[in-house]
Amino acid sequence: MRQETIENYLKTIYNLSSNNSTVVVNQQLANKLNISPASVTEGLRKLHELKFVVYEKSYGTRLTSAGSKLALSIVRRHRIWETYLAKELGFGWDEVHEIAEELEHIKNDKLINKLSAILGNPMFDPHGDPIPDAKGKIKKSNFIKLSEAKAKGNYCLMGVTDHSVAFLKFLEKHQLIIGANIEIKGIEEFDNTIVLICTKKEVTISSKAAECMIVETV
Amino acid sequence: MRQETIENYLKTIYNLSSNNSTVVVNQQLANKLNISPASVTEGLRKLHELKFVVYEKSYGTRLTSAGSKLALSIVRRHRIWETYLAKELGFGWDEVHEIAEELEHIKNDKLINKLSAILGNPMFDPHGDPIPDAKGKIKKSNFIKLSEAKAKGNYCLMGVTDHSVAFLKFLEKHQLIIGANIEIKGIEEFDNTIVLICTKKEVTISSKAAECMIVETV
DNA sequence: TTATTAATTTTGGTATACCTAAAAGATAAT
DNA sequence: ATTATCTTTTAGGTATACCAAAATTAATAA
Repeated sequence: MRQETIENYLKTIYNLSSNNSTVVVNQQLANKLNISPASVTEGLRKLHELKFVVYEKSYGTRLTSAGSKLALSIVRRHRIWETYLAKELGFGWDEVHEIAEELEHIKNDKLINKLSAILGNPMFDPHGDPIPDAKGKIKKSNFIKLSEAKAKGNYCLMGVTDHSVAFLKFLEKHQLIIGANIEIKGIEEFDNTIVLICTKKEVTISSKAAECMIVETV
Repeated sequence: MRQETIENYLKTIYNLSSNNSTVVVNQQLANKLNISPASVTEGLRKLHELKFVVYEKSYGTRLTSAGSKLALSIVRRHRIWETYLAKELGFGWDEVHEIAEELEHIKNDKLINKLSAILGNPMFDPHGDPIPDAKGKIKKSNFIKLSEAKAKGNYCLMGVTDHSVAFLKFLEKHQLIIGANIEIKGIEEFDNTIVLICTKKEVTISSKAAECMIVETV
């Protein structure tokens, strides 16, 4: 199996199983990898033989420790490159993902560690996603997008993923600064609009805006 | 045909035809690409169909203008990355080639142009090879191989055409870095060995080594 | 010029990574 | 529990990028 193919499968399995439950089903993989379910079956059988996954027919798949290790190193490369492209090379956050999809397959640890060092060995990328260290260790965070918040309650604004003037002005207007305390009052089921209280005033946040706000549960 | 395959063929054809004559023969390609002559025949037939090369059976191959354009852009990417790795990321010039072999296939012009700008749009890479600009233009020079030098006198080392670790280490040992001043003391008629002075020390250069050193008369 | 050698091409074949359509298996709804 | 539905697997097939061995073509030497 080609290295790039292996890496794309493992990375995708990792991403799907960390967000959701532990086991990944074929259809999810087929969607994310943009290939047919039949091809997924075939690919998983091979990855099972290579001992990167435990694939149980008609049930689901999870990573072995070898698979997990490789997946983590791809995730590290991807997030380090995204951060480097954005912070050091001046790319916008909307541009970095696509380029990092290619760069993540360059296999040279010294290179990634060098980039990481230049960035100050960050543990999170500005999406709030954790960057595994050189040994694959991840700092657990409870950062989420505001749009992913399911419960009412208190949160703290930790970052934004959109740096447009329009968006920043909107935040400023409502005193939504980094570190601000946010209390979710309600989430509109119909369009996921969020009503919250910030510095005693009520603010309505569209789902689009909520997508761009990183918060921490407090 | 996969993009990476196309790029590797065209880059190799470009490198072989610029060093030597205009037409490239299959065996040279088979060697450089580490594939069998039979595969080269097949590959060239496809590249001909794609109009990247003019391939004349049992005679030889040359790039079309489309092929040349693509080749030049790969060469640009390769040399920009080499320069960036060496100058900005602190890699040794014996390390950069291998990494650039992978990085050269990342297709994002904005990225390459950004790196180039950071480097001050250099016209030569750390090996002394010219870097095509964004439009594919190369700075022409009056560089010659050291082995072609006929007279005693002063020269400046501008590049090398062999990127093996062994050769680069040899150069380093004698402080033969790009830009170094070289004074030819004598050329042995029998075997074309060259004796020269570099940073006040006498160094003997075999004709094989001299073949790989690009110098400029000063 | 003819024989010898070397390079190239053809032929027939492999492995990878996909596919579609049909069959089998699991899940949910009544 | 049984159908209807949705998911997964199997079966059979394609295109790419390689290969070795045989056949052909070109170059060289006698």
